[in-house]
Amino acid sequence: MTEATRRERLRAETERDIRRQARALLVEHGRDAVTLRAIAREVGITAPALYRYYDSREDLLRRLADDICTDLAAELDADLADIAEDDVSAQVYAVCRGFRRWALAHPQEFTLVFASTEDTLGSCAPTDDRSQVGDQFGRVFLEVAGRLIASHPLPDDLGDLDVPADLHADLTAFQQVLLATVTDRGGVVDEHVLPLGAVYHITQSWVRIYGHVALEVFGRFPFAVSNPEPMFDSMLAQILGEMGFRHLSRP
Amino acid sequence: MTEATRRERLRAETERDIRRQARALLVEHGRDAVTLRAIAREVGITAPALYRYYDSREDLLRRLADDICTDLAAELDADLADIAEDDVSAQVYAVCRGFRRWALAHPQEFTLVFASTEDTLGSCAPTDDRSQVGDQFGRVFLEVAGRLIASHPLPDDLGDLDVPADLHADLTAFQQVLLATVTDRGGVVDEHVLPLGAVYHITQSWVRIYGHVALEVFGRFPFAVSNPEPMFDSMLAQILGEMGFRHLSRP
DNA sequence: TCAACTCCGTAAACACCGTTCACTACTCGT
DNA sequence: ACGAGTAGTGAACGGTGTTTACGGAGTTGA
Repeated sequence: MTEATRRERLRAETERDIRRQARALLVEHGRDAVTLRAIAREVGITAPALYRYYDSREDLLRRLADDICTDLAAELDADLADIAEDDVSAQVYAVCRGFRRWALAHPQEFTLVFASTEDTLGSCAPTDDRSQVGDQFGRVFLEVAGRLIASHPLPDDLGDLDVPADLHADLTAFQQVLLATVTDRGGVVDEHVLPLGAVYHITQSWVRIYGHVALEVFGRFPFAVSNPEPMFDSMLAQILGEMGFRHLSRP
Repeated sequence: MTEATRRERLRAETERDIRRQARALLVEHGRDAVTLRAIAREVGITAPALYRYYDSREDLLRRLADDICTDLAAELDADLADIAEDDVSAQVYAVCRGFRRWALAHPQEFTLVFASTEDTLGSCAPTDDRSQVGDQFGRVFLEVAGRLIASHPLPDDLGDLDVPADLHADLTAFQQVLLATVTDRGGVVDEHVLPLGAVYHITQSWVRIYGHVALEVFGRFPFAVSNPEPMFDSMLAQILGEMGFRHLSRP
């Protein structure tokens, strides 16, 4: 049945165990508690044995971050599965709310993946190809953005947005990625339905969504927000409104 | 001349030394390198001696974060000193650009102060009074926001913003803080010049500014941004534009 | 089948960490 | 001048990441 040898199976199993225990330590006691010896203790081996699987503790944390991205993407995909294919605004709500919910429920993982400098923790994905999506999480957001574009005529004023000239090259590259995401899913679009102003607006939307979530996780709003959820939803409604979704389809 | 005793002077001097060396270690080698032994080595004492000044390493990091806030506030105040009292939009540019510049130049300090969960690092200020500004940095931003309000009639559509009802109480509290900031500086305003929609907009502006800066520091934009500065400036222009500053006074 | 080879895991060791404790000087108020 | 209080020390404890030499089990080919 299985092509793998006994040794390979055991190794894969141990590696899963290592990641799972490391995740548990991260979630429950924070990044500093993710200790090689603590992981080894939980798994039932000794600390130096971990070097058969990872180059260093930092390497382990990097791969852990990658795992987290993948799991988050799976969670968001599951949220999307319950939503009608054509209700794009509901999909945007689902993904953004899912991201916020996950971040608040797993602040340590959020910090590791979304609030670590690149030198203390390499990028989430090993790909050097900058035209590709960095990680699984980015893929989900990109897909929803792609559906958003393909399914809906953008308001005219988005195309007229004051896009800085210095950003044209970068935004064009991102525009191609977005268009590729759409066509990969069978959609057909040409460039004129996705003006640079719209690409810029999508980027700004990510700035706002990430900003809100991070501020909430880190408690850095300028005043005590006793109930941040309607604030987040209101922001989403405004973002969608600026993209032409005037009706309030907030599930 | 000095009222303090010899011992008090020496203690204060040592404490300054400790903070300075701790800051240097943080800036150059990151949070994990801020070890009690390394600090003590640089200062010229032994590690246990640090417990005469701080309860624990975490306590030291907390006070370090407070120092950082104060220094950042001083830096921003210095930036503001060069700007005409009545050119509020220039002041907004100065403070926001200063914040971004500082964050990019000191990513480790930014991470410690603005991207740490409250349980791994207590709040920047020990004040439990939630109606007060949390820290020195917040004070600077608040003052500029106050000048922005006092000096300029806000556009009417800001007052009509769709503010979630659940936020009314919190926003009203923040509104009072903002108004107090203005009156403390000699300005005279009454409530109707600062509708809740405007308070909400200021909060949203902080979300965007913080979001952009954090994404840049952590390299989490969805595509490689080869020149993020004009993107930031463009965002500031848009924020100011929404507040009624249509002319481009970008220094 | 049996030897050669690869690989996982171990124990010991090194240097470093935060923290506690007993102890020594020195400073200060009385 | 003397007792109290304080800054600092050195030793120690248990913990950390990492390297090294080594043993034993899995795999492979003749």
